[in-house]
Amino acid sequence: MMMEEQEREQLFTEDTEHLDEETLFVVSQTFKALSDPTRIRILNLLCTGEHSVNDIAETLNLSQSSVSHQLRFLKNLRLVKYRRAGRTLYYSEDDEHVMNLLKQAIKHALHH
Amino acid sequence: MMMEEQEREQLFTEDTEHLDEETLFVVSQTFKALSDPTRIRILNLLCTGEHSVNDIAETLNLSQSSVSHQLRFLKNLRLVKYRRAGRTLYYSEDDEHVMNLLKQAIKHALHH
DNA sequence: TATATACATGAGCATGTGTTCATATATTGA
DNA sequence: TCAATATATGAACACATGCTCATGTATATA
Repeated sequence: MMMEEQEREQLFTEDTEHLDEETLFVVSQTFKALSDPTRIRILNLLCTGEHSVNDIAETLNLSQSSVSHQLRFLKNLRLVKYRRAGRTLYYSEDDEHVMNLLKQAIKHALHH
Repeated sequence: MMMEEQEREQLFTEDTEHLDEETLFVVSQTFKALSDPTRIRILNLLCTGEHSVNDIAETLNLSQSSVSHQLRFLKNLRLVKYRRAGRTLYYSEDDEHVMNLLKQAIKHALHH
């Protein structure tokens, strides 16, 4: 019996016309992470290297709590990681691909 | 008098440490458009060419109203455009750059 | 002109999101 | 152990978001 058109597409190509539930979820979550100005500013700052929570808060003029909440969000999506040094947690990027998406969008927006 | 480090960065490089208000807004809006499963499915469908509103609704199993609302959203951001043929409006992509961001994310998500 | 078709629009509702405030936890040093 | 510092966490609130339902508008055709 012949395979249906759609089934063939899903199995053998990348230009999937139909997106499965999980892919849809992952993609939407990824973009959701990048859709908030505060998170964009945090990630953009982390482009320049690792920073502590207080450092991020002061540099971006945000509350410590707000930064901590957002970092937890980004950490759950594995977009950032941290290392501990005494009482201080130094956060840094942890997903090159997503950071590239952000950089592209910023570059494009800056060029008006 | 010498320029400050940050000032030099803003003027002469693209790796801006400080994002201005407008850039931040544009970038966040762009990603917000791509952060909803329904809009992702619509844009992904439009990758394959132009489609009427009813066609989109039937293909993706969505209500006509829901599709129309989302298309208005995407149209306001100039991510889609349409042409009229009688009573039918054929929608299609209108921002190659943003579509590329979407394709990249989908490709990456599919590769697990 | 009257009816049908294709799409747009606004109100209302349930749910999601980002912040602040208060407080908890963890680590360091006296 | 006690106080200080750095960060995490939960509740509560205001606001945003996406859907449905009802209805409006535009175009084509009888």
